[in-house]
Amino acid sequence: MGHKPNTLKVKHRRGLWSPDEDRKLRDYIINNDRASWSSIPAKAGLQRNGKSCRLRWINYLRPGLKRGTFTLEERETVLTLHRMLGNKWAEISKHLPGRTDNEIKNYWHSNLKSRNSVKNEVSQSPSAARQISSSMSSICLQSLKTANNGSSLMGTSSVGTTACQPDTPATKFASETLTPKLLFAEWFSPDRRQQEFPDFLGGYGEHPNDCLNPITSFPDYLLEELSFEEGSFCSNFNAPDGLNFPSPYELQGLISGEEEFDSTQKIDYINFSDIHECKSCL
DNA sequence: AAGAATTCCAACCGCGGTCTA
DNA sequence: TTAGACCGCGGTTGGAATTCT
Repeated sequence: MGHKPNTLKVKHRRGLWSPDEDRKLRDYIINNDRASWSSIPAKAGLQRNGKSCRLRWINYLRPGLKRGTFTLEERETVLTLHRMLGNKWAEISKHLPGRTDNEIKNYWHSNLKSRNSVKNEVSQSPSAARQISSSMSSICLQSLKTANNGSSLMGTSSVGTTACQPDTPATKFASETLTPKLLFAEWFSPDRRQQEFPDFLGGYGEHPNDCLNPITSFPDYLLEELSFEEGSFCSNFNAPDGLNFPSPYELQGLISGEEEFDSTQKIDYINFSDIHECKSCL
């Protein structure tokens, strides 16, 4: 991070962004190597400060952002993760492809905050809590079970047979009400993405956290493969040659913290339609 | 129809952490 | 070691849009 003193005293524009400003910022970022945010406004011909540009890009202009109302699944994910993490909006947004921390925060304040207190009362009931927990965890369990049967979820890599047995790390993990979206997001974590797609940031990958959203900086062929229609995170997905994902066995190790992911190991690809089908069983 | 109240969300603000000279 | 520049995050605000009376 070069720290050149910012000697230019510019009267910065504030308020809503015009389409022309959006175009200038987008064009500049897409067509140029990543510079510091404070230098971008001048180079892009904008009378904004760098902070404002950064916010506009992250929350509005970035490719891969999902607009529109939150799906039921997203809503549940927000509720679950907020229960686990509190107001860690950036953390929560990592598990919601296409959603920004700001969007999630706004959604929480306008839709969930007041209603959640009611829901909390419901979840105080052990049976209600069990029901919610089991319905969400069954998704994970079913996915892992499918994988263990040697069918399509994880392909044909060497798979242990313990994932669905009681008290295994995977079972424990699933029983803690994590949804498949969490698993999904872990595979596509910013760190791994940074390692595996260093060239897909459009000159924007100086820091892994520059693009917190796991999907945002994906190459086009991945964005095309991953369907982000309302109501669905999962679609048939065949990774191109050279991409590796953890096998269920590795996954168990990752979940339990016993193993580190070895991205060099060749494994087969994920068919997310199984997760999708599983969700429809709920 | 019109003013008031409410909702929603884009944008701003301030703080803390990181990095570099 | 320290000061200053920068970045990212969470909290807050302001105004446009919508709903209510």
